[in-house]
Amino acid sequence: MSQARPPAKPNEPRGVMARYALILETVAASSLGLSLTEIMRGTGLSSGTTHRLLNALLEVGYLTDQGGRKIYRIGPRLIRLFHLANSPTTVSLLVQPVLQGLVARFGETAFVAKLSGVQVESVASAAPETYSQSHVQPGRIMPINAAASAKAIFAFQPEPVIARALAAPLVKYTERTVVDPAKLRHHLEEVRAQGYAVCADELDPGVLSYACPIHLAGAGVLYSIGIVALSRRLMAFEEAEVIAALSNAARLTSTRLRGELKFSDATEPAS
Amino acid sequence: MSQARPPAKPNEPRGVMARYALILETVAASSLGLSLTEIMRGTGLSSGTTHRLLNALLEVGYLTDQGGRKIYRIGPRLIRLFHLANSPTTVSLLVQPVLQGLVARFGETAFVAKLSGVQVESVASAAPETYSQSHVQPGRIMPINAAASAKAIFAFQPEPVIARALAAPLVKYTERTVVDPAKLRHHLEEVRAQGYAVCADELDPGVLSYACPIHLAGAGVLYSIGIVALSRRLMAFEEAEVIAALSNAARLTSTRLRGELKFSDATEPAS
DNA sequence: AGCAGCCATTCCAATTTGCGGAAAATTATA
DNA sequence: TATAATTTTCCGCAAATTGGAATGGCTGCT
Repeated sequence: MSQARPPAKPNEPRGVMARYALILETVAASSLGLSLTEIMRGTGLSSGTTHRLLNALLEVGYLTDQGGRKIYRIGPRLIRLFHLANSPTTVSLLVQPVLQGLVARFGETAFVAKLSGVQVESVASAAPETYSQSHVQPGRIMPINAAASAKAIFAFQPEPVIARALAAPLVKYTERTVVDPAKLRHHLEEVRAQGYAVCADELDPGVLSYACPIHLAGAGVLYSIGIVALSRRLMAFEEAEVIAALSNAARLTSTRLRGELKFSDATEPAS
Repeated sequence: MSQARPPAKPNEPRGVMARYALILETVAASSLGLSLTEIMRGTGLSSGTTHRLLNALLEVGYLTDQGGRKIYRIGPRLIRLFHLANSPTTVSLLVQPVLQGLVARFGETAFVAKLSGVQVESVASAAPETYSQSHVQPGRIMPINAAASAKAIFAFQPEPVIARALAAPLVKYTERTVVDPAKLRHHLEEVRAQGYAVCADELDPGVLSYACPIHLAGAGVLYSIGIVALSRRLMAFEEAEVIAALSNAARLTSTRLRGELKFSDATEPAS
């Protein structure tokens, strides 16, 4: 009386992944989330199978349980994937206004950097018109050990990511560049504690930069927003003032980016 | 000499889905695509397993083969998923300028609609200042049988999607509303052939609307862009002129949205 | 309260699929 | 052409998958 596998229709897309994909699409299509039964009907899978697959997706983080209700939505891990696969273009369009606000206020170059694999690269920047070219062209790789923008991001990455980033040898750009992995790790912890990063003369002598992480609800930190300038110019402002502005800009940007995906705020299933 | 499953480490993320997720993230993190070996190293999976999983992802469409080369990238199906899960907010921000261009030119309400499950809903709109409120507030559901925007989208959907959309009975909003499923299907084919949709007096009497589909490379049609207005006002313009403008706006929007994801243009492995 | 109906979860055993090392085939490199 | 690197196939066995049925839980109706 038990049930073996179905006759395996020759034409249908077979494989487990096909079923997962089916479920994901069904869930993504609904704005308000779906119950198990709805998913089961929408996909044509049996209740047992649906239940198991759903739980697998939940465990992996591709779906969210929405607190304990039996309503499933797209989960944080998928959102992270989306952002990872996201090209600079969108972000660039979305953050331009924010960057320009910073430029208007401080008269220096402002930019957004993004985690891309084990590197951080600049994805959008705005410079005051008085400068012919900014220090930070989009696409530039920001080293983990010498750029505030990179530090602000890596400080909030899970251990394995940091480990892989530190696998490559650290370049000593200036006298003040930190090249000792242990020291750098310690420094990153400070950054995480403070909530922002500072780099003075670590990448280029005489250049000062600040950066704040952009926290994406559900997806952790994948971006940072920062300001670079010659030290003597930027020092005209209080550090606290700059940080406050950046922090505010980060929050604003987060909102704009967050809008990209509909999902519920839930990093962990509240224990 | 054969190989059974590994001892099943208790703590590690288990399940097949976890491996798929691992691979997807690894691939997404790279901008230029990864080879099997690179993925195998990045994930720590065996070559055989990697090969099999990779092919499964390829078959499902979550990864792309990039035309025969052994370089894997994020595939069209995932991109479609991203767009499906995408909330109106981003799109809204991205398309505002385009919509405002249309409004400036025609002096009427312009809007973007999006496929959401089996419905089409307006996600962004711009109206001339002279109107206190537009006809098409974001969030409004556009019926498949009476809105140009919906027709422009459904005309390019695969059969099953259309079938599900037609499962619900069609409402007769006005005398001219089409409620016969067969007729509607035929009409949709015309729309597909023409490349745009028109609705005159089908939703509200005296109201005329045009819409063009927005083709997303690799993800088909998920959005449309359109114009609505009182017939007598909109008729001041040649149909061809309006369509040309909309078609252009659609192409522009496509570029802006396409920028959202880095991937290679490949709907089908060219036969 | 009693009951019906819907929904989520657990159970089951037959069966498929997944596993990874090694070897073969293919492709790139010297 | 020789050689190295990479991709693909092979294999037997263990584990995961499957769908119906059975169980448990909850809600709403009488």
